[in-house]
Amino acid sequence: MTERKANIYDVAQLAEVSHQTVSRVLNNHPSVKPATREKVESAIAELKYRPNQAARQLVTSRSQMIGILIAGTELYGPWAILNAMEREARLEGYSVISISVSPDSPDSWVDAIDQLRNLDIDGVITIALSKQIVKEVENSLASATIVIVDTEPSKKFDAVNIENYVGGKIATEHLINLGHRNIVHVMGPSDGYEGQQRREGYEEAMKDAKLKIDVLQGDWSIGTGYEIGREIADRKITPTAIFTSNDHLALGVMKALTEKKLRIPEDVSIVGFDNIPEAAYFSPALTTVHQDFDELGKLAINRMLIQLKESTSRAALTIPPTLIVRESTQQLKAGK
Amino acid sequence: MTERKANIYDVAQLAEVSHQTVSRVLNNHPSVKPATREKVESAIAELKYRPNQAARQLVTSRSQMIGILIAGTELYGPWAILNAMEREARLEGYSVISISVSPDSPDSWVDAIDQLRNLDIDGVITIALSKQIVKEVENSLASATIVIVDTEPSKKFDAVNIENYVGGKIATEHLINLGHRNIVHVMGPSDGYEGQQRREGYEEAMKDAKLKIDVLQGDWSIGTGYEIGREIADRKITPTAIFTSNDHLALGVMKALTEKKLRIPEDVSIVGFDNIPEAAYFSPALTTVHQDFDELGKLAINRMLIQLKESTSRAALTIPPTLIVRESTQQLKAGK
DNA sequence: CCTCTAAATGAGAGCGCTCACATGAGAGTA
DNA sequence: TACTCTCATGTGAGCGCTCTCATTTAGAGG
Repeated sequence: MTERKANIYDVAQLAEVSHQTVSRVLNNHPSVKPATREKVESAIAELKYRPNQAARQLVTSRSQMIGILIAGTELYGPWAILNAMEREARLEGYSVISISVSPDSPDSWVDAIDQLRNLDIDGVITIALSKQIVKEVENSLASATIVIVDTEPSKKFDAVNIENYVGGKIATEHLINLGHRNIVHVMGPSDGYEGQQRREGYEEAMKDAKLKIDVLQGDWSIGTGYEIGREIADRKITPTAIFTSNDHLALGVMKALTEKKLRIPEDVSIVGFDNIPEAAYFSPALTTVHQDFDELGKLAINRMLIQLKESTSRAALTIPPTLIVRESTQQLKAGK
Repeated sequence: MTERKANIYDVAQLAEVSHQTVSRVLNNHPSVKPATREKVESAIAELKYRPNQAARQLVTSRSQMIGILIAGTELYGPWAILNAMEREARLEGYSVISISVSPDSPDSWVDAIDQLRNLDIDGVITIALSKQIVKEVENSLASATIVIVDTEPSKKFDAVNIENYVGGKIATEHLINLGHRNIVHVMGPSDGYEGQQRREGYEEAMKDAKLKIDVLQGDWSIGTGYEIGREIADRKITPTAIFTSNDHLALGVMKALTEKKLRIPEDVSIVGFDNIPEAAYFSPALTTVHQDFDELGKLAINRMLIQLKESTSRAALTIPPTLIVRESTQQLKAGK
């Protein structure tokens, strides 16, 4: 018994109404009598009818799909955000297509964007993409609503961000309050908004305390953290504290320092950023700036849905980060 | 100038052929003269024509989409596999919809499966799902091709797996070869195939060496590893080596042992499983069993595509894991 | 009780594509 | 020359839905 799937006419017939009325029920059109609606709904249930997305999309050219472009497939943050988004979008009846792009391969962007265009995506959310890629998205997907996450806010799109600047500042201030004076900052990739903001927070805090700014250029990888850690350890005068732009860098730095017989936190205090699940279990447990990725993802999706329903004016939304103090930072001992 | 998007008739007109011929070119039908094909192709290029997915889907009821159901959104492994899959699928012109489900919330499965059904998904790949959920998928998405990854192979579907059993065995043998006799295994979730297989590998190796099996039940989380680590440290006779079913457990165990003043690897050697990016930078760097998630993802996608093209008989594919020796394991010292 | 308006419903077209089938042009055979 | 057969192309229908517009029904006002 290979029964044909029920369509809107089957439902209409069973409910003794026209196909159009069924369509109205499906789309929650107001002018349908409650009694009629009920009849239709029970027919739908009886036939196990489900609307055909493709047909609907064909006529409305809306796909009920949101595309998400992510940079940095190795990172915890984007993954966490993506998960939150996917969950939230599903609750609202949207599907999510996520595509990871390599920041350094323009081909991969073009491919990704191409795919989204083919799918008649309603909206695109970008996570931690460079301005350049966002630009490309804007040009190629003119008809889609765009929300950018973890990227420099723009006049054109909704932007959702963690207050990276604040995070950098509270992390640095925490170290200053512990008595540290010689504080190095290991920065994220120079072309990324997040890293820049965190650095600015660091610099502001250092300036306020009249301390010397000391920034080393990194990226988001553990390996780079390790390399930089070795350099730091080899200095004539080693800093007493380090603030790294993410937890991975911190892990790499810690490993390098430990190998060079520097103790954490006795000799050097360290603060990370992200609060990845592992951070609490590093040895020592890492003091870090917590980002609520879940909230960030939800916020971005909700913003997107609002824009899709009614095009309101753009907004820049932010979520405050919080400092989580663990074992890797301590009061500077006298004589250092 | 809000130009209407070009459709197949526009292309046909410009190329001076019928719409059907255009369709043939689009679908690589053999019986089209090269000259005609060229004409059509240049018309396509000139009009920047792109086929409308929805229309195509409406008539063929194939969506060119693969759904991926993932358990364990916090884990590195599934994320890495997903990324590999997404990339590979895109190369082949397929889109990927990934949905994470919580193993313990049946509602979330049903929701997820529902969504996939609405989208007329061509195929579903499950990653690390329990047999129960796979069953549900099978029932609800009867028309879709299914490939299961990291789940017990079934007679009905293609299965792609790391050789978890082998991994468990080589990890344990490594410890035995280092002279250890008192080796504990911290297992993954009891209802998961991967954890079971790894445990069996451990047990086999222990039996071969006539050693006493000592398994503790865990899950995949760092916190659980930590708890179990504390228990182990509190034993009257602490084991000299521990094999954990993933790197996260290892991290938790290491943290707990370190807090209890047990040194790694001097007092206790530890082997993990997965080789997450952080593992090499733990203190000490973690000896672990490497899984090639990338390869796994590619393999699953390729297998899926083969099935979609020509339904061949089912196959169970596996990828061998490799042991990566780092600092967390060492030769057992005399007198222990 | 009749008109007038608003609410509720129905009818038909068409979104862009592929499918099944019809047709036409050559090539080969008798 | 007439016939079949293959290859290349064209024609029309229809996938399942929403859109626009037409029609019916009900309720309000005089």
